[in-house]
Amino acid sequence: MRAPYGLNILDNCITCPVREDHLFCNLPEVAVRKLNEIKSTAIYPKSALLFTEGQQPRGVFVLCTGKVKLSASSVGGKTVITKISEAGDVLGLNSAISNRPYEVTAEMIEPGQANFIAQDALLQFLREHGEVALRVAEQLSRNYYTAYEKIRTLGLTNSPAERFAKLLLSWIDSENGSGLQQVKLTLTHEEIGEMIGTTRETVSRLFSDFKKQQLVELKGASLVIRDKPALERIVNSWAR
Amino acid sequence: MRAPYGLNILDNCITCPVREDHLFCNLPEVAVRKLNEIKSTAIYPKSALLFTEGQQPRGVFVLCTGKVKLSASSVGGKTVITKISEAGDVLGLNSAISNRPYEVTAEMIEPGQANFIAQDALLQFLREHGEVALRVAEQLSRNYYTAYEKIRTLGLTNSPAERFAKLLLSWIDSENGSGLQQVKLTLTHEEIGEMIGTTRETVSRLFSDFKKQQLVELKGASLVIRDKPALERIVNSWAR
DNA sequence: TGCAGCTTGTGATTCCGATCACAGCGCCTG
DNA sequence: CAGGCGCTGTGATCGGAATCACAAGCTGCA
Repeated sequence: MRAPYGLNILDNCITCPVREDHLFCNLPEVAVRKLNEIKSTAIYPKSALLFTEGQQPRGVFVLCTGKVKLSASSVGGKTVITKISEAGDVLGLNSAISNRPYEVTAEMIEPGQANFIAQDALLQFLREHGEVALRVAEQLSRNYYTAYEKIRTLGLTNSPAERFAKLLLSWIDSENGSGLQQVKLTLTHEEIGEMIGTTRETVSRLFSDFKKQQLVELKGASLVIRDKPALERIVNSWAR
Repeated sequence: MRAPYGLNILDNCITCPVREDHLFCNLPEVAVRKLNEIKSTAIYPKSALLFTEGQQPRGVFVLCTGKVKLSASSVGGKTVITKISEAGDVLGLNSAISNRPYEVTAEMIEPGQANFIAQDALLQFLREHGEVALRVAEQLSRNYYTAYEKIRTLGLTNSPAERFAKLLLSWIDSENGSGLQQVKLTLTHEEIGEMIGTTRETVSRLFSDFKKQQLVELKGASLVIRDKPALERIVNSWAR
């Protein structure tokens, strides 16, 4: 199924890491060849902006390595981080498809490589390959789900503590299925605040509280979850 | 372009109101015929549930008339209304496409009619008609945008007053382009609270405040916007 | 080495909005 | 017409989080 005729996997898959379920993987060979024609690759340094909120869409970025922070801000200077994207994610797809301005700013927080596909080439490609359009629909629908998750987080919780616990839990189960309950801390307290809709100071205090209550522990640059059930209880907003 | 060969418009368009940009309008004739085969129509009374949060997806509903409230709730009994859908909207599309549980509950708040298309029939249809899949992608991408708008509302505002003002403004420009700045009030204060993430009492007080400040006025069952600029200033969170 | 600029910890204060409580009001139904 | 139920207005209270302020730690660069 993968790498027929001894081709390099990259030839059969536009994104670098191998993910079977990925948008542009395991397509018919004609499609892959066309994709490789219209894509272009570049490396981006830390804090480079792939695109910014409000810009007219130019195309999509398929992230190969590195991490990207997606955020939106208000005139008042307030900012929400809506997602931290990792390798394999397709950025700007919604805007490119519907030809509306990018709804977020995409900033590299870890340097990395990405494939760019210009909007017109992408749309042309999709018109020619209806079966890929269905894949795109599925991808968009996944995006939609994560957006909804964010809405739940912001709309259904009554305290920063609850949202913070929720974030920690989401970290450990996205990180490694290996059961090891720890994550590397890459975000600042400020950024964590922007993810859960609270201030830097509150995040700082929450860390202290949680450590004091033995819910978490700091080991070097890693955060170890000590009491997952307790965190889950906080999320379900018993314990308040 | 519409109603070729003297066909009724309904024959060329699966949804009842005529909206040129609509998902299932102006498709090739074969596609329309197929759609009309696989759809089924029903009338729903007030407070009927089309589907509920967490259910496995059964299919999509194309709303013809009436209004539908989309909401999500937490175990703690808290509820967010994510959208009030009107004629022309396609409900449950994301779940049907990605085969994940419905992320919201859809409840009729004004009785009306809807076309139902079962999930397997829909997916089969989309596989056969790639060009329609692209339309679906566009629709999903629009859904995504409205979800993002909700995220901004919940994440980037610092007060219920700001969110309330934002809601009022969104009402008058979605309602009528006729420049007439009034809307019929159909939601209870409780529901408005669930839309902007605050309590019933706060909504009630906000109404009083806004009336007192001459920003709005109540005329029978209609709310008249008296001072749109002032509302806009509140939204931009000067004036706080 | 040392300074400058982020980042983090923590106290003090303020204030907004949730919560509780209750009264009036419109509407429908028996 | 009475009674009940859902909606609305408004006061009183309380608590939690934003805000302000400052000290101390860390990192990288000159």
